[in-house]
Formats: sequence, C-alpha cells, structure tokens
Amino acid sequence: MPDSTIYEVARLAGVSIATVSRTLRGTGPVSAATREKVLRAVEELRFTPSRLGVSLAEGRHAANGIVFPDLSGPYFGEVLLGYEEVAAELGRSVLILSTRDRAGVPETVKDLATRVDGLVVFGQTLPDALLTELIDSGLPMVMLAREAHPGTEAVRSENADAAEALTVHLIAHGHRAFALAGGHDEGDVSERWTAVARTLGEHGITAPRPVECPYTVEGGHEAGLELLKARPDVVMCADDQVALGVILAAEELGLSVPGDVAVTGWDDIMAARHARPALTTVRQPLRELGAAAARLLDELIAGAEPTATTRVLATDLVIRASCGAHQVHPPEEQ
Amino acid sequence: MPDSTIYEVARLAGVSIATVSRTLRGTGPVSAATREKVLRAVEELRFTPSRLGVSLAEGRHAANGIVFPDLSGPYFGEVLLGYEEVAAELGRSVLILSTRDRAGVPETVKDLATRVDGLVVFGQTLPDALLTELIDSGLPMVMLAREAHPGTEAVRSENADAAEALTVHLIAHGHRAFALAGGHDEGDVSERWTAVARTLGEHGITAPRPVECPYTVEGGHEAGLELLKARPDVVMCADDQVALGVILAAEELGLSVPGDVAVTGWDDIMAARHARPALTTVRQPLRELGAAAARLLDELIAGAEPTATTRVLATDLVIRASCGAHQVHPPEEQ
DNA sequence: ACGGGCAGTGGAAGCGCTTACAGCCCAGAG
DNA sequence: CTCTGGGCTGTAAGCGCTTCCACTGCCCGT
Repeated sequence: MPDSTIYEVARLAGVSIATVSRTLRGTGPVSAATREKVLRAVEELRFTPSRLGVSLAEGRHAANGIVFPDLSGPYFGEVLLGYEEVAAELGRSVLILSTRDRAGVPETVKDLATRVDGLVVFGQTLPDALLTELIDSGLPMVMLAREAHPGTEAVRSENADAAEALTVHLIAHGHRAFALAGGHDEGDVSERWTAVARTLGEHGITAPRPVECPYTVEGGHEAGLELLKARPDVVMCADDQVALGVILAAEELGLSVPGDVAVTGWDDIMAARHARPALTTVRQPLRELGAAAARLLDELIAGAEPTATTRVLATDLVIRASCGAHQVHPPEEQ
Repeated sequence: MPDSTIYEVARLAGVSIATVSRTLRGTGPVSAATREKVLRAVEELRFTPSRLGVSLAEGRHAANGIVFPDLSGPYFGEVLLGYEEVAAELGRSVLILSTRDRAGVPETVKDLATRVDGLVVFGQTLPDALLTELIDSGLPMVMLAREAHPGTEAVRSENADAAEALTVHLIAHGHRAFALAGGHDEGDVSERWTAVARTLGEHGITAPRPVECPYTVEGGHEAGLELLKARPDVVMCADDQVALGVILAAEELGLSVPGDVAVTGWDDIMAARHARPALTTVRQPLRELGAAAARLLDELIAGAEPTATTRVLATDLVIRASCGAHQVHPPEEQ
C-alpha cells in the first residue's frame, strides 16, 4: 500500500494541490467548505505528507545530528538523552553517529551532514581538519565538552575549579603521593589534570604524569595494576569507570580502599554510588549538557551568528567513602 | 556559502547533469576525458549531492529509526550501540526517538516514520493501535524484546530458561520465601515471572505477586522497603537497577545481603559487577540484540516478507555474591 | 450603478537529483 | 563505400511538496 500523494488528495477532494497544502499547513485562506472536503479526503486516503517532498521544498531537514565516540558508559547516553529531548521539543529529529573503533568516519560524517540542519560534536571525536571542513561548508555546529572552535558555539561543564577543590580535599586528608589514571592531551580531562597539577604545585607537591588508558573499567584495571606498584596515597581517575577499574585492581593486590589507597572518579555515574566503597567523584550535569547543546544549535540554525563562545555548566564535588572521608551520608536522592 | 548543485557542476564541466550523475554514481558509460572534467568540477565546487534530492529520486531514505523508552540505564544504550553499528555498516543512518515521560508520542512516531525506510521498536514502548497503524502503512518494522507482531520480525533474548535456572539455583540454596520486585504484564519481564512462578510451583512453593515499580534504582529502593517488611529469603528483581535499589533498601533496614536476604537482578549491567555484594544476575547479549534487529530490518527493507518470527538470543546465568553463593570468582573479563 | 478590494482558488515554477529514452558519431564489417 | 552497432551524451520526465502570482467572483462603499 504505497503512501498516497498530495495529488491524489487534491483529486479526491476536487481541488488543486495548492489548496491541499494550504489547508494542511494553515497558510493562506481556505473556505470552511473546502477545508472540510480536503480533510475528508486526507482522512480517507490516510495521507501523510512525504517528508522528502516537504524538506526539499522548504529547504530544510528539521533534523539535527550528533556525533559521539561511544555509548557504552553512562556518560554519552545521558547527554544524548538530554539532547534528544530538547530537539524533540523543538520539532526536530535526531540522527546519531558513533565513531568508536570505526573506519570511514569522515565519509560517514559527511553523509550525516547532508541529512541535518546542524550538528553537535563531542570534543575529541573528529579530526580538526574535518571539523574545519564542516564548519566551512556552512553547517551550524556546536561543540560539546570542548572549547569552541571558531565558527561554532560550545558547551562544557566546569573542570578546573572542581579539580582544584577535589585536590585540595585530598591534600587536606593528608594524601601526598598522587597518581593520575587516564590521560588525554585535549578536552575536559586535560583541563582537569592541568588544574590538579597547578594545585599540587601550590602545595609543594610534584604532579605525576597521567597514565594513559582507555576510559573503561578494563582500562582502569590495567592502569591501576601498574600505578599501584608505586603505592600512591591516592589515585585520581579521569572518570568513574576508570576509578572502578582501579578499585578492582586494588582489591586484587590486597590493598584496601580507602584504607591503603584512596581513589576518586569523575562524572558521578550510577555505579559510583553503588560501588563499595562508594566513589568520591565530581558530578557533571550530563543531561543539561545535551539540552544546552540542542538549544544552542537551534539558535544557530535559526540564523544566529556563531560567537565561538564556550558555555560552562557548574559541577558538584561529591564526597563519598573512596577518598577516605569516612563520614557516612544519609541515602542520597536521585 | 550555499552548497552547490549538480547543475553548477554540469555547467562548470561543460556537460549535462545526467553525465555528472552517471560519473558520480558509476552508472552508465562515461569517457575518461569527461569523467576527468566532471571530477575536477566537483572538486572545485566541493560538490556533495543533496541527500534530499537523491532520496526523493531514489524513493528511499537510507535511514532507519529506533524507538525506545529511555537511555538512562545501560540497557538501551548498549542495544542502540549494536544497532547503530550494524546500520552504519549497511550504509544507513539512524534516527532515534525516546518516549519516556513524553507527550505527543504518536505524532512524533509518525513523523519519524516518514523519515526512515524501517523502524525498530522496543516492546512496551508503543500502544498496540499505533503499532498496527504503522505496520498497515507498509513500513518495515522489527520488534525488540517482545514477541513478533503480525507483519513484523522480532528478536529478544531468552527469558524462561534462564529464569528457571536462576530460580532452581536459589531454591537449591535453601531459599523458600520469595519476593518479586518490578512487575509488568507484557514483554520480557512477564515471561520471566511466569517461568519463575512455574518453577516455584513445581517445588511446592507458592509464587508471590510481583510488586510493580519503575525499573530504576529509586523504584527498586521503594519497592524494597515495602517488600522487605515481610522478611523474604530472597528478592528477585526485574532488572539490575531495581536490584541495586533493593540492596540499598536492605542496607537501610539493617539487613545484610546476602546474609539476611538474597537479591538477584537481570541484564548484568556494569554496576552489577561492581556492587557490593556483587550482583547475581542474567547476562543479556545487549549489543547483539541491537545488531540482530538492524539486520532483520535490513532484510525487510530489501523486500523480504515479514514472517512474524521471534528470534531468541541466548542468555547466561551469572552467579555472584548477592544470592548467597559465597564462592569467590576470579576477576571477570569484559 | 460602478469600481476597488479581498477572500478563495488554481497554475506553474521551482527544490536537486535519477534515469529512461533518444540521438549522435565513429569504427569495423560486409 | 555503405550499413550497423556500440559507446557516449543530452533531453526531459518524474519524485512530492511549497509558494508566488494571477485570476475570479462578490461584497461594499460611494
């Protein structure tokens, strides 16, 4: 049962396609009688305008894209959720593209770009050259979890202050031998490590070099086994998953957390709260991140000039047991 | 800088748009010299064919949709990842739609339906009437985590056998007073409860009515507070998040898990492994679920007749500490 | 009684592409 | 030296919709 077209509706209603279009979109005047005929025909034919036709004529897709590396952890999923929700409110569909471990990303992204009115890209996901090419093509873009590129808007969550606060907290607990798990030379994580290093320096402690590892439990586990040989007082981790892996490694090595070694994460994923020991971490407003990106993109699509400004969303330090602050909290609310 | 069209390329290359199209798609013969001219023009104009034009002419979108309730837990994210990966391999984009707590779902779904060649729908997400309407419209559809609807294909993971095995395991551990957290009258969960009830019956145990609750940690927490008043031996939960909530509730009530009460989950999400006690659960092949759905949908789109068959993917019983089997496992691999 | 204005409608030109079909030209066969 | 058959290319007809513009009556004011 092939979908009916506006022509069939027009014929059945005995009017022109122009009138059908006007009736359905509420643009231009249509007499009550005609409107009635058209609606009856639409009903009978179960007519739904072809998106392709509409988009081609309107010159817009009414769809947004988003590019992210992965969806495995809770991080991207939450952001995506916030993004999709706002996009839906704004009447736009959402096309997704995951790049992790995938070949042919540039081609796929370019294809995606032809299907949307604008694109949100997670910081470290796309090579700079590709980014520039997309921007130059005039596609509205917003960057997530990274500083704005010229010609874009950006939104990320606060890193430096929280990192400093966390570091100060750890120092106050008497920790001196720091280890950092999960390195990266750009984006959110590097900002945090920079702030950590500065803060440590201010307290006369030499900052260690972060140990590279994938942002997964397994990655943290391996990095942990390596790092813990040096018996640090505390391992600060790039994210919660890495931290969970480090805790696992500590258990394996017979080290108690936080007794022998403290561990901290970042993000405050669900598992952080249920881990034992519960994870000290920094809560990011993940959903708001996605929502903000969707709104910024919408403005850009609506014609706003890109200002290359980076919005910064506030984060919260969440102290739990894994850092050695033994205080017990009442059950937390969602 | 508006994108250039095939007309401009044709003009610049001094040929017709038909030749440009043939050159770019590799359909029909084109002389080497002409090809060269065209490619040079394409290069110079940075021409990319408009997806809209192509799709309208081809009569297909080269895009798939997927409808799911939420992306908060790890469950849907993993499935989505598997889906998107396979869809990308098949050269199709993915449009997503989340329905959780959202008004106007029918309209939004219908809009989505006009943008894709086929749709994957999670079981309990859409009302039956809407489902039927979509199927009747001729849209290829596959159901996820639910029995096939007439006119569709379906894929879900095994429930009954695993539920029975889990129940038998718990009975063997001496548990007799069962409680069930997280009810639902359709889809995966109800299949599990049915199998649990049957198995309990075969052992002379009367099955309790499942207590309804949202499939979240908070939902499990509340249900747990309620359920645990009756001091069951074991609480079987609809999924891992609910189980984590129940464990939280038990802690609050001063009950030790699994000492005073055993708890089991379902899904084997990441947090299940890192919870203390680690959660006994059933592992679902989430990514494979999504991948299988994508492949089935592709066949349907390619013209295969829907058989209303439900594929069943195998699951694994994962015994950890929370059910009272005190054996210690070596660290698990991903 | 007459002209202006406007509500209501249809015609037709795109939007950017694919592809059936027809035409042209040239080499090789007869 | 014709004739034929490819190889290559262009023309044009869609694909389904929006919207500008022109046109027809009809109501009203004067």
